[in-house]
Amino acid sequence: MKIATWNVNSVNVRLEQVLAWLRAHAPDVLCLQELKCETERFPLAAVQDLGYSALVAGQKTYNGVALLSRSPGLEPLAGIPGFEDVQQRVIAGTYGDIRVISVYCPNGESLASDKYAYKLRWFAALRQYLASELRRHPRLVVAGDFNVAPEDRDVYDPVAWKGEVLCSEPERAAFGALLSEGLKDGFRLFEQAERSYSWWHYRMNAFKRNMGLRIDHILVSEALGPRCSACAIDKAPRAAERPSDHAPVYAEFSGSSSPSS
DNA sequence: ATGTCTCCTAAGAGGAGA
Repeated sequence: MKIATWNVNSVNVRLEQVLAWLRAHAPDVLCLQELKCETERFPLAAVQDLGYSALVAGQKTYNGVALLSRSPGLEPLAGIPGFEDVQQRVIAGTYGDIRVISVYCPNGESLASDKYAYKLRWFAALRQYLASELRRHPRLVVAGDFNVAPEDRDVYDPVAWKGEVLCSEPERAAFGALLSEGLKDGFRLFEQAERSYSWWHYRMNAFKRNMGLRIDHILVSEALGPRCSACAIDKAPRAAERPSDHAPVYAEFSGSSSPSS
């Protein structure tokens, strides 16, 4: 089973790229973030034409998350239970014996911003949710744009970014608290090239100069860890015309019957 | 280095968010 995540920065602007990626990589589940469209405006027919189902939690202009899958997701649930939020940032579904949650964590803007305080509150709520989900679904994958670079090696210039939003200690602690509930950073289960990133700023030719951050992650529960056989970032779509600022990340899992078989 | 991209309102640029 292949599970992937991609912040597409508008699903309608990026539709052809998403469809091409589905054709080329045939993931069993693709978690999407930053749809930037209402649920009714999600390009459902186009993904259905490729044989995909979709669970969508859309929102006008901002945010919005989805799960595309070769077999329909079971037990769909949008949002974080008990955390009232008009921002559509979370959607979950079950695929075979794996529970998958697509997350678009708040950016935070800057340490002085109200959005930063919201980000930390949001992470605390997500931690509580994941703790309870892990009890109900020991085989859990949480994939998405976490807007946190967990370590200095995930940052092209850790000195310049020290203490800045996406890299600050409270954010890293909040990300670490998710892992402490029983999740692993899938990317770090494997040997990886140095200077591996998932997001590059649109400005300054950042992608060409590999001035990036690794902020998109696939978290794998401890029960599922032994079945994770690969995790990688696909930089190719970031080099396309009119790219998203994020690259897809994907992980492979063995030992489970594919839900479509 | 205020750089780049997307989407909104609202009718032409400008602001918000990332």
